[in-house]
Amino acid sequence: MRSYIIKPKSVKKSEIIKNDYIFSASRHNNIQINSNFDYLVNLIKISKKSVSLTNQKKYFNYVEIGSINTTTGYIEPTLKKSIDISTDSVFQLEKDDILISTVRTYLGGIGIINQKDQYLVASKALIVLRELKKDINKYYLFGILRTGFFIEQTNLILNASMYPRMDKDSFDKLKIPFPTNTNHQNPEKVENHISNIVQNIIDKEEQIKLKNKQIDELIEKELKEKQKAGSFSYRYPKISEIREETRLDTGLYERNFKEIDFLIRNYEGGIFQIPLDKFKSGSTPKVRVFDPQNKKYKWVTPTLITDQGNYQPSATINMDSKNNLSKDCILIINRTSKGKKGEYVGITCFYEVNSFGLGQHNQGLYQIKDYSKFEKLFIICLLNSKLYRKLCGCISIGSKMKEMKSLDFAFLKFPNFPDSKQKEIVNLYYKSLEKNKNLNIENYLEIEKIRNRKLGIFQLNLEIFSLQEQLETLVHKIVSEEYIEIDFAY
DNA sequence: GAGATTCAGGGTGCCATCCG
DNA sequence: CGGATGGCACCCTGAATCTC
Repeated sequence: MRSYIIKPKSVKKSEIIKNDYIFSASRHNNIQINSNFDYLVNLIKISKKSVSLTNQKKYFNYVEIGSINTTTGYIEPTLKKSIDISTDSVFQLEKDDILISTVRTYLGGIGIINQKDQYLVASKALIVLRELKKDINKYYLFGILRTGFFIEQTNLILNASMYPRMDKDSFDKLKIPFPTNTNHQNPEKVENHISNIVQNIIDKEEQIKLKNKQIDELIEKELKEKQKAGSFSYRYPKISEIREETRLDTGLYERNFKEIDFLIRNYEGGIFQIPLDKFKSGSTPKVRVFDPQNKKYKWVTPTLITDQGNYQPSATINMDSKNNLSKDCILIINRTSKGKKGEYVGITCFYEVNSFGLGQHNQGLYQIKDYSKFEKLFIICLLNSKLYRKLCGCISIGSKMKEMKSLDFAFLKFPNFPDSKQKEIVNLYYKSLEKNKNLNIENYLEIEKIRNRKLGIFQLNLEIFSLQEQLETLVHKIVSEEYIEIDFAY
């Protein structure tokens, strides 16, 4: 990773005195930056408008550090009762507010509000940036804030205690670079370009959310509309049933589980299952080098797969034994304590060798490679759907660390949807399209948004990745004053 | 040798208290 | 009362070890 920190070889006594007698090394480091920059405080106002929650008995859309997706900056608030929010005072939020986490900012907790919700509020651990003080593009600013360059800077003003937090007095030291004539004969165009890329990323993220929702709805509708005769009725389990399941834990006997299970069993088109021998466990190779110079394989573990089932290709590995990802396959998370209820066990991703290259996955994942690409994609859509998240949550075993073993997965029943319905669902998840041609600054966003609507979730996710890389490169060129060719391809 | 189980310790986010 | 500060509790995961 690139670094912009300049570490001095020596520090003068006067400088330590000037710095409130702080010896912390990070306070005496500096950041490399170009000639044209401004301080963040000069660019945008911090909004401190608060809402008191005392005696407010209603629901709020609450944003805390964890609500920010650290890879994309997308914010998803949680609906909470006022009584379940731990503090009495929260920040009031509006659309297009930029939020920066004051705590462990190096994790990338920087996001932008993209929705108009009523009663949208934020925890006090976030800084709310709203009104611009200068005539700059807000999305350009947000783009800079999202990059490694800015995040590295925040490290210089973090209080390195047990709980690293941004010092509010030094908040005015953060620098924001702007393009100059060295970068481009028309620096404004670079700003616009970055703003466009940032908005494109946000739009793609929005589309992923939307398509996931559509898939959920399609699955539920198809199941509910095509039921065989008979209706669901719930009763407590009999001893014979418990003997048959050989399990005492209640998940399998819950109303919620039984209801979904019935819906699938009673589906007109019947069901299919994945035979036990199709599941293959992964491993951590004995001899390994992580993130080596000459990268050979992608490294895949449950943490590198998002909650929506998208692989984030970042870690690499070299090893002397044979790798286990050389063909397209389904990767299923079999063990995680996330969510506490096991609802994240069974999150599935598509590993496409063409997109990611050769790889190796660890024991936290099972792979299935024997089906056709289309069948694989359909299974992935089902497993990542809302209904199957609930099912897996009920089936998973364990008090703290929830898990489903291959046997549990082999017992899962999948509805046999007609081909046309399967196609409709798979099309939302996986649909590639030619990249847009003839893009220019004016039409970029408009044309991209049209294409984003048609693209599959898998492709949207991949493109978000390459756009982010592009953003990093652009900011790097601004900071190091290199010439920038405005190129719309990614 | 594959899969199941256990282990250690860093990472993370919330909460209580202090202070003006 | 609102904001600042310090600290705790437990979440979470990769991989070593165990078992069949």
